[in-house]
Amino acid sequence: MDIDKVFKALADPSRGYLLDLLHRESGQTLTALCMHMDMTRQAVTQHLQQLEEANLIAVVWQGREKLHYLNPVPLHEIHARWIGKFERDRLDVLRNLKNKLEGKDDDKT
Amino acid sequence: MDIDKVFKALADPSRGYLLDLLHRESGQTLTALCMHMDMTRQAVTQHLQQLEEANLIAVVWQGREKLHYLNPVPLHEIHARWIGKFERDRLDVLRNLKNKLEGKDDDKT
DNA sequence: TTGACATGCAAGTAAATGATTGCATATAAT
DNA sequence: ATTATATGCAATCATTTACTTGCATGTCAA
Repeated sequence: MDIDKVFKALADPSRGYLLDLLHRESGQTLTALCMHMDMTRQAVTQHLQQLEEANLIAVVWQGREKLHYLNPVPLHEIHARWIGKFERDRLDVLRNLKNKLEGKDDDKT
Repeated sequence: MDIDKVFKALADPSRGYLLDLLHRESGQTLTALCMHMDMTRQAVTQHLQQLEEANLIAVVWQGREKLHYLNPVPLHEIHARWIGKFERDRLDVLRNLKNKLEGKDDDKT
């Protein structure tokens, strides 16, 4: 999975809002989502395509309607690859910073 | 905290790499970081500024040297605001999708 | 089968972004 | 003091990005 694509997809407020909309109600059609967005349908389509490419949403066609579903898996990946990794060292980093600021050595206190 | 700023900061691979560098070794100077980056010092500076504005790194001046430290707190925020939120519904969403795909009602099986 | 509805495709535009170059400033070393 | 080092500031440029507009296609309903 391309984690950068996921971050890029999440970087735009409109796309974040689309995810929020889908979180509130799963399986919404394109036009349903458009009603909450202050832009043209095509703009929304393009945002949704990016979200889809980042694997953040899944699309199901039902006749002429396009239903959108949230996929929480990539966010789980972010947690695994970034947040967990950095948080594990959280206290260490902060202590390290504190010591440096105080001009001390790392003395594990 | 502006969560969009954090995502935007994380969206660029160069900035992600800078965070990785700081994760490996905390407190590196600007020029130390530059040595690993295939771009001018000024470009790196600008990336670091964005990371700083997103509160993902903290900067400490030591004489003429600028030391950079990782701040894991915003990533923690992401976890709290996004990942936890979506993951909580993970199984529900997937079941919902599965049922829709099979043309069933939600029957809680 | 005709009209309305749901969506796609593609070209064009304005603004944001990543990166560069050139010059300025402050700290350290000799 | 003078020189080298570490960094900042600002203008510029190319690319990407978010959006728009216009037209095309496919599906449902009367």
